[in-house]
Amino acid sequence: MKDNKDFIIERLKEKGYKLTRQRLDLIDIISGNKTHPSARDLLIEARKRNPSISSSTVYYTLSLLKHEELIKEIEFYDKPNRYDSVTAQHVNLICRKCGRIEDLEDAPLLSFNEISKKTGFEADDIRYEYYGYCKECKKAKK
Amino acid sequence: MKDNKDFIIERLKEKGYKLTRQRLDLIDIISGNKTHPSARDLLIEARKRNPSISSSTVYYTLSLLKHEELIKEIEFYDKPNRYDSVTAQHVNLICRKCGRIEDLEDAPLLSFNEISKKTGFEADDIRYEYYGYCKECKKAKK
DNA sequence: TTCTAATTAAGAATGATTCCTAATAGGTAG
DNA sequence: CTACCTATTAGGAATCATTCTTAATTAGAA
Repeated sequence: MKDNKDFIIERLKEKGYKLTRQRLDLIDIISGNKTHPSARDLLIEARKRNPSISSSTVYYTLSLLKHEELIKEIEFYDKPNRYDSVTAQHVNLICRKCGRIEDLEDAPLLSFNEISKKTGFEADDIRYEYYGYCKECKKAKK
Repeated sequence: MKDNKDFIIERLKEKGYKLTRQRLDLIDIISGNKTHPSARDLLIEARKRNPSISSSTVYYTLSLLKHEELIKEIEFYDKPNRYDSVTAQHVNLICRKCGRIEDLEDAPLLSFNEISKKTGFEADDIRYEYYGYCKECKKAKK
């Protein structure tokens, strides 16, 4: 996603953030990656380009991009978080075996408005996931 | 939920698990609690009845109940997990301010079958949550 | 009542993430 | 072009819910 990458860089520049080598590397990696990488994945990849980058920098940068809503964070308690440069709402299909996370774009969702009317709860974010086994792992499954 | 409590106890007995004081206390607490308590909440409550119960026992018991699908675990990476003796699929409304978790029973969900037909992904569990502010916290919000 | 495997208590270990501090380097102003 | 200021980075320590380990205890069968 070259567009995505440029969009992120543009937005950071607008907001007055410094475009450091570390940030540019990380943005390039994350926007060219469809696998929803973890912080550790990103660190390993970034070190191939710049061995001196630290783990703190990766986390700091991710929290910045997240705060600016330029990436989406998928949180797990029992495994590392994963990051996605696609920020539109969608359903994630998460494979228990290989850990792969697929996107499913066209799922029917209750809108924030519907939730509010029904319950009075004012929602601003969704988490909608299915857990199971992906096509490939399904065969291998006992 | 007296029914719920009895159901859990019955099921454990059937499976040959020992009905220890610690387990009975925890089952009583969790099935009488609508607030989706954390392991820590349960430990604190259980210690009011039996000060010598240990944190390991709480975790061990929760993992047993979860394994037997008698409770549901809601996982967060940045805050303690929460537990629910209502195991039917439903949407959770999670308040960012007070941390309260409300249930929403009647939401339209993509069935496991539909997912499978669409994508080949074989799902067996759902996580569907809305994040925002509950009725009470909405007023207080900035 | 005895026996034994399951359960418990206590505390150490884990590991992703956050926090802390001093060193470094964008990028603006002069 | 240069110097400076502040944001950013590197490195490592701290955090903390959860898991693991081990030895002692106990529910429930015989």
